Amino acid sequence: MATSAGLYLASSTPPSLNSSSLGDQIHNMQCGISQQAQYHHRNDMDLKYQEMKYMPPQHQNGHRLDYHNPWGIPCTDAWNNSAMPQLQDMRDMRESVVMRDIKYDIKQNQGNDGSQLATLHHRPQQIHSPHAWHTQLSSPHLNLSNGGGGQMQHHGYGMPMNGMLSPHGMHPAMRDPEHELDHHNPSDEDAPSSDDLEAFAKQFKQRRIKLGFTQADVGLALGTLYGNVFSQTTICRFEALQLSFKNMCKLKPLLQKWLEEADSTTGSTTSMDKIAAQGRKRKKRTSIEVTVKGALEQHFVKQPKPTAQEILHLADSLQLEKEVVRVWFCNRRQKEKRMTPPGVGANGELLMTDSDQGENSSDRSPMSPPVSHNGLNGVHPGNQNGMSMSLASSINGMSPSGHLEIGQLLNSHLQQPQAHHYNTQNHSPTH
DNA sequence: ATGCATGAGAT
DNA sequence: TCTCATGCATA
Repeated sequence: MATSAGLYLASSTPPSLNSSSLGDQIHNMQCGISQQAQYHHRNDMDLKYQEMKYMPPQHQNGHRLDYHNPWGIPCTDAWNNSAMPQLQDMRDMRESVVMRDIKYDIKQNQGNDGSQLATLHHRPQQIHSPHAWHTQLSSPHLNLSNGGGGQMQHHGYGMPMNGMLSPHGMHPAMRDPEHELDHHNPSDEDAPSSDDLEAFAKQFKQRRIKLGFTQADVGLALGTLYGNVFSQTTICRFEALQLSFKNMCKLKPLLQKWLEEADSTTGSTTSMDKIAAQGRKRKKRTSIEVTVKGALEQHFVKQPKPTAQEILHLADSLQLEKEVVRVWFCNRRQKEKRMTPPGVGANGELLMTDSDQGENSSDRSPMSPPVSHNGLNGVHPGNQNGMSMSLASSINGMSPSGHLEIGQLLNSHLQQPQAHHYNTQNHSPTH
């Protein structure tokens, strides 16, 4: 049936990129070859797979400095233009230092983005910029000018920045996210309001586009700047405000910083290649047929949280793997939390308004979250943009578990056909 | 842009 | 076993 299973080696490798498998790359890198253009293509994912798994933050902290330059520092003039002093260092680093952590990087990327980092190390001439933008090699991504800002409140998994950011001694790695917050402007990272987030997301997107960067580029850039790589998906969701409030808050400072960098470096846009990152033994995506999906939806309405047995049964009757069904429900719940309009049932039917319409909340959290600072979760303070209001009102009583999604809520009437709304999850940055 | 999947951390 | 953050793969 529809799907599944197995690994597929699908390969969406761009034509221009392929020359070595990831496995090879790894090897190369470990050997110290960092400057070669190495594009991966998903072949030996197994290789990668094995050793690249996600590593706990602690591990990463040991040696951050040897981060190699993912983008392969193209030492071109462009660098001079936009780059900062550190670049030189970076370059050196990449040549001499390094490799050690490359492994790490790869892993990292693997986990997140996949192999991008192993990507193009200089490609002087063939800059395939899929987009229309210019094709220079310099990029804001590399500018680390404000490494000191310190808003990385979370580099959760990522390695703390690499030497790149602050070649001269600092220890980003040691900073404690929480502590870092104390000295900088609260406005940014502490507790942005939904409106702030919304406005920022919008602005961010605009600027990003203007500057000629893709979502993927930004994601990669964040890795360069902060050590945390994010995927196109995440950036996309951020822009669309499809992340939880908490998550939005977490990403905002990073994106903001990137934006500053990018803005200040305008002129030289870069198209770093964004190679599709693939690489891990991942179960092929199951595509559930519409009819089946419909059935699942129905069940979801009745029972959003089916028991193992129910899942089993369902899986059986629908001829799906149990795991698939389980995951489907998990995702469905997650989705609902952030996108379901207050008065709408899982299937879209209208329910009552603000209470917990029996449907989805049937079995879970009846209460709403603690709500904290910004007025997001309850009523929207102001519809500064005109969009948040209506939804806001409906949001009230809802938030089953407290996780709402800003964006949907806000945008719904503007752009999205689907009226989502933001469930303020836990506003508290720290949960 | 979004569906299905993974994995860490919380329950 | 769930939630949550996140991403590969795909529409």
